[in-house]
Amino acid sequence: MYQAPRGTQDILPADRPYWRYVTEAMHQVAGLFGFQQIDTPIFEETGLYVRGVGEGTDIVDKEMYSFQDKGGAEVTLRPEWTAGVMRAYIEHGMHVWPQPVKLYSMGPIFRYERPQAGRFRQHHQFNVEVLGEMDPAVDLEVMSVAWTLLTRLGYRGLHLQLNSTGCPVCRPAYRQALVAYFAQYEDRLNDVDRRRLTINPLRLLDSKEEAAQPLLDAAPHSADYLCEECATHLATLRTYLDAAGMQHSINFRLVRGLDYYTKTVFEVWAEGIGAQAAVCGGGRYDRLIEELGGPPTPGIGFGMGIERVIASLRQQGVQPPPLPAPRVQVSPLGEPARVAAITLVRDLRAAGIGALYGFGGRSLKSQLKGADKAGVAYTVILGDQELADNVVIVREMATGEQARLGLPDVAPWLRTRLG
RNA sequence: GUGGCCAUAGCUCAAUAGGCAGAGCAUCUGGUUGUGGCCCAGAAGGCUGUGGGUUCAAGCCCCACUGGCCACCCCA
Repeated sequence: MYQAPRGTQDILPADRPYWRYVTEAMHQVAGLFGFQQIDTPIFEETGLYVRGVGEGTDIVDKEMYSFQDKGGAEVTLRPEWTAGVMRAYIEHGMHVWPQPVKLYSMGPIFRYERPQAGRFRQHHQFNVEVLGEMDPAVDLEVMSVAWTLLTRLGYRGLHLQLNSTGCPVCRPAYRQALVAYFAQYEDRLNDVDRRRLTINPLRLLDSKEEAAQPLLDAAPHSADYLCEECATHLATLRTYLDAAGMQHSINFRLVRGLDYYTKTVFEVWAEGIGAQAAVCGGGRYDRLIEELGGPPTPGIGFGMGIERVIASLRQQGVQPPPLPAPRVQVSPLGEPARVAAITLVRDLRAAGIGALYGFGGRSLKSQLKGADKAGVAYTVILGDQELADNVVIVREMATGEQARLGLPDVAPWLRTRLG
């Protein structure tokens, strides 16, 4: 038997209210802030991601769905949004648009990972980017989109985690300080952390190894190593966050796995998705566009995992509004009536009234049972007897009250009843 | 990539100690001609994830594979 590939899932009709609720809100909030939607291809030239995300990152080294197409081109299924959006910014000369350019996207992301709670091989992200502006108010703007959205969705107990990982000017010194600090305790680190020490020392701060915990509190904080520019940027941003009423905490252990981040990094944490607390993560990437061959252009953005948002909303007991469904069923009895009902259903739908047709020539009892399950407000009974008189019986399901109506009067009558 | 737990009907789960595979829900039909929900009856639904092995006999024991859940790694 075929099964959905590992780490993928079908989004069934029963899940759809949540998806609609969440994605609608994303469009609305993005619009509220003046963001415009952009969609980029679901696959790109592999080199774009290798260059954009960075060699040495887990995503590039072991998580990409890369393959050769029939023409021999090396392509990769989108493992994150940013690189593709940057490519589009450069390709379409968006640096001549009024700056900053504010873009958002929504769609599937592919990573070859071992699935677990809140982690899949195909998941969906809401992605937001602002290009072409260094102003810390832009950092605030981006975080504010996430904050406004999550709040509007009905979240309680959100945590905004903030840090600055510096820039090419100040990061090397910090990195060195970290290495020096942990090197003196090398014998107390286990294998995983010792490997991190050489490969990516910043990630040591995020270690969950027990042996490392006592060492972390006293480890050097990036904030103490920031250059003037980065320090000012962070301080100003915090002022703005306070002004916006966005509670946040500096988490000096917040480091992110993608190479391109400079200065601001942040995550929003929520509960209910197992060990994966981050529902949203992002930061500033002031070198990326240049790295990809465009003009020097600062940028900042975040990705938000839609599956994680939905999982935690469920866990918090947030109920999405029901999806619109047909309010009327037409139940014909007998073949001539079945023919007439075809026309009636067509007319109802043309009048904007969602209508179901009673299939299969079933008994009235069976059709009413079906209408009940479908949750319609009215059932229009059209038997051969009614047809002879050119009338129908309209049954209000909630009360069981029935009315006889002339066939041409059905649509207007239902229209006023259904609003 | 590493580790732990797990896999029986569409769903949630039973099946002493290896000994004929079950229930609830859902589906379909019926309970006097054409009237739903509640109730009652019946039907359908299974190569017990796949492939090997042990045994007179395997849903149950052993191995491999596939998949799920959870954690690490990493990320959203």
